[in-house]
Amino acid sequence: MLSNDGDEFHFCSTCAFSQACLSEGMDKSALKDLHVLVEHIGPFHAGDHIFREGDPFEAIAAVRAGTVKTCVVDRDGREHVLGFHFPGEVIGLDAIDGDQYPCNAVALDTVMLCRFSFPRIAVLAARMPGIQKQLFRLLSRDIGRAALLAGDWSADQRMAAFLIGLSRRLSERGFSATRFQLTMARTDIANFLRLAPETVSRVLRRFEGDGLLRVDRRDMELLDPDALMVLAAPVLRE
Amino acid sequence: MLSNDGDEFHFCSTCAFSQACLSEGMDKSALKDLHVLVEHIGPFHAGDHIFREGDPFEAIAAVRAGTVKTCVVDRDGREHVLGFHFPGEVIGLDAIDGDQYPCNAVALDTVMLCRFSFPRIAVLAARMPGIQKQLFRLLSRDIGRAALLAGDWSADQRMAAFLIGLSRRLSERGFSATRFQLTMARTDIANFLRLAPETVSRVLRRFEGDGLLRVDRRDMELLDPDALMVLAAPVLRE
DNA sequence: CGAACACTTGACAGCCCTCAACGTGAGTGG
DNA sequence: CCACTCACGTTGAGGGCTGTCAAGTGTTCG
Repeated sequence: MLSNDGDEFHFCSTCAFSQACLSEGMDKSALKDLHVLVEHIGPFHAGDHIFREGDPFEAIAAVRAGTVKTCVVDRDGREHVLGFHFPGEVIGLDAIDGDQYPCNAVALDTVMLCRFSFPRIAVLAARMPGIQKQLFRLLSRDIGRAALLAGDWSADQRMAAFLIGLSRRLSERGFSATRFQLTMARTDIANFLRLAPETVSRVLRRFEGDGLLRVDRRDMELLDPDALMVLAAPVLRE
Repeated sequence: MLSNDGDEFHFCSTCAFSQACLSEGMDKSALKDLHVLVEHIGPFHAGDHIFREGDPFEAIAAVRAGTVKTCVVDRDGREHVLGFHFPGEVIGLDAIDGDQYPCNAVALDTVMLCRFSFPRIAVLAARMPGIQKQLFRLLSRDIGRAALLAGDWSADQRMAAFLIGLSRRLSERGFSATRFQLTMARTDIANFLRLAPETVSRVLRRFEGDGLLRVDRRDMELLDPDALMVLAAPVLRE
């Protein structure tokens, strides 16, 4: 999955840092400093670890292309998926407190990243209020996002909220809102939604029977986003 | 519930901002600026709203005394408890993104607060790296904390994790780790843990029968913290 | 004293997990 | 080209945990 045709400017305009990176009103030398400290890294391939739980925290990163899964593995060996991250979204923010990454980050397909050394961007943030504000907002946003799926929702509501969330985030970045590839396995979706893989299968099958969507392997098409929205509304608080 | 006998210095040393407020190595004038922008507000009484969902975001606040509950109310009128906040802990961080509070904050008993205007503390953070760092850490910590109870844990595991969490946070602030008052109703606990109130009753009753704790109305004594810890371990990731 | 509320206890049902088996598609080597 | 393997996904049967409903008890407060 690529952000688009590779156009540098267009990617940056859809990135979560865009307000900081592209700002025109900022101090010129500071803006240059920001661009200098960005490192383009990758490609990572499906299954590659970007960082592992316990690694020393040095940098946050914006996804340029591909999908990143963050997860932890408990002592019984069971995996818990914490989130999926698409182009423009930022990973590593939960590592600031503790000075080490609290989870693993794994590439689900071919992934490219913009890496920002955290000590250096923090110093820059002190000089550039726009960057500080953007960092505060990104951190604050993740607090609310983490709480969304914590409710006691039904399997149908969780799945609908997951699909609507996917649709919105992808369309915000310039992808189709109704047709997209699921880059993660059913097991990952189940793990993220705190459901059994079998339940995920059954719910998708039923949604398909009800005409809400069409799904063939990883090819997903939302046929009735409004009906899904009704199901997802309480989860998304709307 | 008071932080202690009212000693100003002791409260500040147990507050989440302590590293910033009490730092000796900082620039003197900046440190004075921080102390100047702190407003002591309250008292709020049980049931009082400190802020409401949708209120314009202007300030974050550290709890000085008492317990604050944060919650949202969905369109069906059902309340969802997002968290409980004890002396030394900071509320309002999830409001930075969106510029308005995303939840209600309600006093459960007599509450006193240290209020920090956010625009002013953000300006100060740009001059004082220690304050910026502390803010980043507090925000980052809340991301991880919100994810804890999102797992698919059993009622026993949730309750044990809740009690161990309470015990730790209270003892960190100088209260007893094994005996404390529950400042919230059973309904609030149930709502927070995503359980039915009846289930909370049953689990507490069973824990009491198993000798894990003793509970009389809101008076709680942990008799076997180690056994509770074993139950809570997977939830707390230890 | 009465009413409202919080909490407890019991019976029952429903959702979803577990276990098991089967189907399907991709990659591999002969 | 085909058989084989293996991971992934689907489908079915059964059971356990916990929510729902209902009734009862105890406490607080007007």
